Amino acid sequence: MKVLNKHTDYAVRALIALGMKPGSRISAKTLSEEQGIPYQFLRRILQELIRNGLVSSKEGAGGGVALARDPDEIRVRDVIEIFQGSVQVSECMFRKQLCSNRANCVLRHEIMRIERMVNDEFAKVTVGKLIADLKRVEEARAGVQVQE
Amino acid sequence: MKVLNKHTDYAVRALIALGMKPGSRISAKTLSEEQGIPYQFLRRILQELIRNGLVSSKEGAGGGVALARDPDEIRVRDVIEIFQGSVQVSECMFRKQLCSNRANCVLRHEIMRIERMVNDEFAKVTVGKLIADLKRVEEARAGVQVQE
DNA sequence: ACTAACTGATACTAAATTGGTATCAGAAAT
DNA sequence: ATTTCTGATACCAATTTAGTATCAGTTAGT
Ligand code: FES
Ligand code: FES
Repeated sequence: MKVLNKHTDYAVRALIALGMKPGSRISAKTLSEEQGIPYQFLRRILQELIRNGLVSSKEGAGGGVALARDPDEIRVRDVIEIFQGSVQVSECMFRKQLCSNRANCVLRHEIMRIERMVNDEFAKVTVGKLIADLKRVEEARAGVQVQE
Repeated sequence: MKVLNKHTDYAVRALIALGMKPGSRISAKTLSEEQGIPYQFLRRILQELIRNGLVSSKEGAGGGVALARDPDEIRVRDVIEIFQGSVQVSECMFRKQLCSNRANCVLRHEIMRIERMVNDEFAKVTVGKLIADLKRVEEARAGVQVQE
């Protein structure tokens, strides 16, 4: 059972890649080659990110895409929301047997609690944070290589 | 994006229903009617629960199913595991660009953290707990009705 | 012994979702 | 003009999900 699908996965990777080259526009083609993401698929993902204001674009030759916001203001949760809809643990089904009314459905209660937790966690993870982590790891690795 | 599918959902509801009538065997047919779960679908779900030792069964006339364990020892997480496999936030894809080696992949790191959290939360919720909550709510409601 | 009420096992299906491709139109740079 | 890009959208195959159907075997009651 995978929580994140390819859309979300690729979107996050693309956002990280964009965030690591701040200021510069990158074409979808270049991005797709660098990240090994199928071109047409990435195109559609980027267009969705653009529509939702996470990424800005410029048409025509020399055009491309760039982050439209501070990486710290882009939450993985936002990306999930765009491509998979908000995280729901289970749909409500208003079962007469188990819950006479929705307000006091036990299942729903438990489920909503976990739902909130998951959402909060994904909201804590921003593209900025991932980039920072990534850079830290890369520097550490570079350090090790020098010592070898 | 739903985290729990119908298999898990129905399974949990069935387990709750069984747990509320301790000792007695119930036929899949009765259960399906009481809970409004499609009969053949419920049958398959029950068989899976039986195979995994959460439910015991008796064949033939007068047969049926019953919980095979203490409701407090049946975790929603176990049910998820049976029908949806263990909760994974994202599959690992060992992308050369983002993670030179798997041990220090940032994405993976964050994702595993959330994965663990979700799994732990679902492990905390047992059928016994849900039944207790349900009974509490029902008693409260009965009390209100008396006062009316 | 017969029958009705059950479970075990498993094959099948329709519809939705997922992951990916292809195409065409239009914008900007050279 | 031509090349390089995005915008929009239609299409597609494979998988998953949710549900159905069937047949064989077991047990209880008569
Ligand atoms: S399942 Fe929706 S109110 Fe209980
Ligand atoms: S995605 Fe698997 S190691 Fe990074």
